[in-house]
Amino acid sequence: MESRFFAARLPTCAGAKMNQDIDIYTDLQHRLISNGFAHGEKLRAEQLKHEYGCSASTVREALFRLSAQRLVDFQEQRGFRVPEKSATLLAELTHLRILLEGEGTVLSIRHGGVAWEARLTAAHHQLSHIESRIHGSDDPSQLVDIWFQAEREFHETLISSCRSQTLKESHLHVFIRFRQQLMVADRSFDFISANIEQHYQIMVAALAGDEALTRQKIHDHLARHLDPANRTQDPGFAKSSAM
Amino acid sequence: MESRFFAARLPTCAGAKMNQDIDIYTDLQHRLISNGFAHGEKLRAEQLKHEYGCSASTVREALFRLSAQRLVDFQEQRGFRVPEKSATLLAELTHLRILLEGEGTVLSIRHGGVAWEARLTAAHHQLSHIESRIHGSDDPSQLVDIWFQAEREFHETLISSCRSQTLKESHLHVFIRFRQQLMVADRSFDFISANIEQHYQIMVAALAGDEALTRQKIHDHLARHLDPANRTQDPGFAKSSAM
DNA sequence: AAATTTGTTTTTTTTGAAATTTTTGAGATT
DNA sequence: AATCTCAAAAATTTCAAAAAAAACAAATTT
Repeated sequence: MESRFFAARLPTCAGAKMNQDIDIYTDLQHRLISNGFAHGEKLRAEQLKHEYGCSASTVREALFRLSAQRLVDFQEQRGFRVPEKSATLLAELTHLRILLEGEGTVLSIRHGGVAWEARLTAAHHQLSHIESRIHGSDDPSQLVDIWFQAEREFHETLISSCRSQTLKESHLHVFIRFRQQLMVADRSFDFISANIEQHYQIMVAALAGDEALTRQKIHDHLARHLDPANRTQDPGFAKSSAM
Repeated sequence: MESRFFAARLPTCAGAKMNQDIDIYTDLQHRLISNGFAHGEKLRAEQLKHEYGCSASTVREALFRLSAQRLVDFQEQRGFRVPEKSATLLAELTHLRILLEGEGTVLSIRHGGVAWEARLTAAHHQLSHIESRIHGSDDPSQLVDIWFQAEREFHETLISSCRSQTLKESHLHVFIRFRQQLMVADRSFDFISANIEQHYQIMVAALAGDEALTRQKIHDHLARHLDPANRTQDPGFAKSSAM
């Protein structure tokens, strides 16, 4: 009965008894931002309950929480779905990331002190290490998850000393949806070479305490996702006045 | 059985059969931002089910959705609560409002055109009308709900032409939590005189297309909530570079 | 053939009650 | 008096099945 808990997904925990509520929620969230489901896929509680060895209501509850974060679409009387991919949505999320991450980083520059600089250096070092490995690898597919984690850690560290829990939460929320939009696209790592340089420049600007330059570098780093003409429409996105 | 649906709260609908799911969620949300519950109050599904004439699970589901919006605090194994009042949280939400509303308004200035200007004028006219009535009234308590609605409409109109659904959603999310924090405090309307002037100045700056001034006026309008030394701590909030 | 109605199947929602967990508080121990 | 233990009470979570709604297919009508 409990032998099928996460058996396929989290082999190290297989068979272990754990708090289902947290784990279903966390596991679904992870799958939703790392290619565990296809965009647009229907999420049926009746089906998922078998994978998690619990009742449909418990899954339903987790899906509701995820839908309030917009990681799952919910429609009254017609259930749950993974959101579709959308160039427009990605551009909007990118715009918000630039705004929130820029603001948070500037505040961290002002309030973070040496401890923050040390953490930023450390996070960059880790990320840099992984990005180099990806750069030199023929098949980086094994490294995707590790890279996601390190990238997230770097960007979270940037804003970590902003002294606003709410800003951090909003940023995380946007970051995760951004990641969900990219979960298919970003796996080939053509961009990795430019990325290494961009992360470095963000760090340098931040450590130098240059607020305007830091915002600029964050913008440059994310700019390629801003333009829905990344294959689609309407390039008419206004630059934030912060630039 | 259905005679107690919202009987006390929404008299115009009393007795009418309606979609419970939407209505429970909507009604709870409304109560949560308009003094329908005390800060810190426990929200028991078993109790609320009587008020809404449905089962506890249905209430629970609505509470879960509200908790994901942070309008309700949820803790594993110990249920739901209305969030406490917190000067720090209010300051953080204010900071985010300034950031998002400033950005959205500037984008609206760029993209909105005459139609937006017309809507903004209209929204301001309505708000202005209500604020004048409040200003001249001895007991403005009847007007609280109407004012909330008109104020929200004005601020939503400001950003309505920003061309980012996501920015609007994020702003609404912050706006509602901000309102929840103020649901007790704002009912005496000492500030109404200053408010009338501030709303006017925001509109004038926006219609003039002066982006920097508009941001400044939005900041000034909200500034009184920024300082946790609004009776409490840490005045060290950095001004957004956008100012 | 297109559109509408009818009946069947599947999916989603709601429910009430069982199982689990936390809280409470009376009595025992330090 | 303060702390600890443990059983009773209260609250929360989980569940399987009933009810409601939507989706689908077949038959009928326009």
